[in-house]
Amino acid sequence: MLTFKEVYDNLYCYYGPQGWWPADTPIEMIVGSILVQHTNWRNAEKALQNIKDVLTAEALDNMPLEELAYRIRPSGFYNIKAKRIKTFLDWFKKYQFQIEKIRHFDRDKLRKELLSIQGVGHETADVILLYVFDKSIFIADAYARRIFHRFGYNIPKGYDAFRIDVEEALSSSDMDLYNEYHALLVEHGKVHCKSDPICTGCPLSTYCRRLIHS
DNA sequence: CGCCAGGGCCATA
DNA sequence: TATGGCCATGGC
Repeated sequence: MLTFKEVYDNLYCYYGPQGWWPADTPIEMIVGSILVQHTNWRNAEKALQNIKDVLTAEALDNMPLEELAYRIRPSGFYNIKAKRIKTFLDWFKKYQFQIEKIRHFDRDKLRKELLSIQGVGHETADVILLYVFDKSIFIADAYARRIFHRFGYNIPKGYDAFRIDVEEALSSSDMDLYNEYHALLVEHGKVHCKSDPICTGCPLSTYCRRLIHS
C-alpha cells in the first residue's frame, strides 16, 4: 500500500504541476466554488462567463437575485446557487468585502465561520480556505474518495474523518502541497478514472487495475 | 434517449 | 446517525 505522500509524488511526477485554481480574483474563486457544487466544471464556467462583467463583491451584492439566478443558469440549481452567493456576500459584507480583514483568522475558526453560512458545506468551505485564504487543508471530495478507494484504502464515512486521516498521514502544513494534491486528484479522476479505469500509462495503473468501481 | 457532474439542505425515523 | 428527496443545466 502506498502512503498518501507516495500517491502524491506519483501523480505529480506523471501529471506535473497543475497551477490551480483557474480564477483571476478571490471573488471569482468563491463564486466558482459555489457554482461548481455537484456540477461539471464546464457548466460552472459557462455560468461564470455570464457574470464576468460583474465579478466584484459590490456588483454582485447590488444585482437583483432574479437577474443573478438568470445569468448563472448554465450551472444548474441556479435559484439555490444564486441565493447561496447572496448569502455568502451578506457574510462577506461584515468585513467590508475585504479578504485581508479575514486572512489572518485561525484556520479552524474561519472554517467554522464559513460552515455557518447557508449553502457553504464542508467541501466548499475547504476550497475557499485553501484557494482564497491560503490555509493548509485537504479537500476530501468525491474524487479523493473514489481514487483512494480504488487504491485500496479504507475510507472513513464522514467527510472530516477522511480529511483528518489524510492530513495526519501527510503531517504537513505545506499549503502548496494541498493545493497541488487536490488539483492532481481532480485531473487524475477526470483524465483517467472515467475513460480508462485502469489508467494505462500512469505509474499508478497497478493500483487502479485491482479496483472496483465506486 | 438516460445518465450524471469537483454539494448541501431538509425532512423523517 | 443515516438515508432519501430535492434542486436543474448541458455534455456525452
